[in-house]
Amino acid sequence: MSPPPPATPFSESPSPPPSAEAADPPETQPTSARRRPGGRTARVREQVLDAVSALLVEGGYDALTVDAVAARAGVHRTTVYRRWKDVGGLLADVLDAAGGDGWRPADTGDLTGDLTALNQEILAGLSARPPITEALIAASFRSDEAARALRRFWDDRYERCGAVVERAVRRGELPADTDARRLLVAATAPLYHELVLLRTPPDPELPAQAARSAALAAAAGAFGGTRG
Amino acid sequence: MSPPPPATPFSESPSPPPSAEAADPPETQPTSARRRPGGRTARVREQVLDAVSALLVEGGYDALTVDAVAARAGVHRTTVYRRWKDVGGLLADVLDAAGGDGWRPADTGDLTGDLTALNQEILAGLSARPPITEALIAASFRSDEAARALRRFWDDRYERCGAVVERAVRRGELPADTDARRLLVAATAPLYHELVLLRTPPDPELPAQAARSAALAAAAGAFGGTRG
DNA sequence: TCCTTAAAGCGACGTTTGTTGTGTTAGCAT
DNA sequence: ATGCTAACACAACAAACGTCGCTTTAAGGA
Repeated sequence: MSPPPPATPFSESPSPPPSAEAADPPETQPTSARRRPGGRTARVREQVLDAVSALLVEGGYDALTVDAVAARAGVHRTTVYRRWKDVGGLLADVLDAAGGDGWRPADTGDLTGDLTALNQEILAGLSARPPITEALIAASFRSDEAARALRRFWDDRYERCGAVVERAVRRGELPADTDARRLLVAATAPLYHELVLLRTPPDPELPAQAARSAALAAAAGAFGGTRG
Repeated sequence: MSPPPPATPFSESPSPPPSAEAADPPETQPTSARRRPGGRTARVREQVLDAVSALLVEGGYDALTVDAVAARAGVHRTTVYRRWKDVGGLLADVLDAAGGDGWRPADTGDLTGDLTALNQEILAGLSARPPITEALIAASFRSDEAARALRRFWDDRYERCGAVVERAVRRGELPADTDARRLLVAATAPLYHELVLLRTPPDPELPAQAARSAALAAAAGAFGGTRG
């Protein structure tokens, strides 16, 4: 959850497929358009994406202009404009590359502990300086491309966090019909709300507090699939 | 809560003091600087703020450029740049003007009902088209000025919502040491998270669901001031 | 090796954004 | 009324943004 402390921030993305195809919806004739993902194209992509990550880490979102990325990557401006359209497209590509990591939620033995650990990761990610996560969220308001990518990223994270709920159900901590997504949102949303929207200074007790109250409500059946 | 359905969207702001002073921190000498809030200055401010509201309603955040505002207000570009700095400054001024309304949370008779009503207002505000609330949030990522104004606005809303918690305590629904702010954040954050950050389509059951689970946890003492 | 053609390079262009210096208008006090 | 000057208008400017047509390079199949 949260474009989290991906220990390796964003860099090395071994994913070879360029985003060109993902960018264009079902558009090109599958036969006529013989793409060419080899050598130079891949190299340029790697250079550009590295430049994006570096600039983002160094100067935040403000430093992230198409011109700066192109200059840093040693690539011509028009190349970036053609392949990624704008800054949002660049971030979308970086995000998709970062989403394929092997992240898994911690297993502490009980639900509240798992949710607390999760929230602590989110807190760390949102408190990191420079604020990369904020930069990505900010970008999602400027570019539909980035917004979709961020949504995919988070959906993937929530999917993986479903394991936390499953374990709790198996242990008998939760009703079997618990809606995992709603529970996870209830547990994590306060952190995003306070830190991202309300801009409150980080409260070290908030992760555990939010985890406890969500777990408590869940145990009482507040996230039951039937009556909600 | 939420830059909500302020029945009168933003227009007529009877607040006379121009933002010039609020914009500049303690900077000018209190004696030498004799401000001049009369006639023309006030008229220009009104024209510009009206233009901001109109453009925001018509075309959303993308339509809100300094040039467009100046043109619509029949005022020169440099005037806007000098007094409001950028789009964020404009929105901050509009927000401050809108914050002074007489909004109060509904009183339905019980805690869950009050929170549900509150959440339904938030849902309505976030689902409104064009998305004015999103525009304000987006602006808060671009401009510190707008971010501070939005924070003030929300703080004011949470302050007023404290009445909901007080009533519940008086009725015996909640422990006396309940932390109002944490409870309110827990109840409302899921809506913002789903609609603003995750961009999930509006779920008409979410307001009641989030209200129920927060109220349940609160009744169990999960938001107690002492042990949290 | 050679040919085709994606994909990148290149430079020029028009637009938008934001700044600065200077002149003009009009509050407000006398 | 009259003078002072805050606040606005105007114009010229620089920098950034984004697009376009054309040329060059090199990937990948024959």
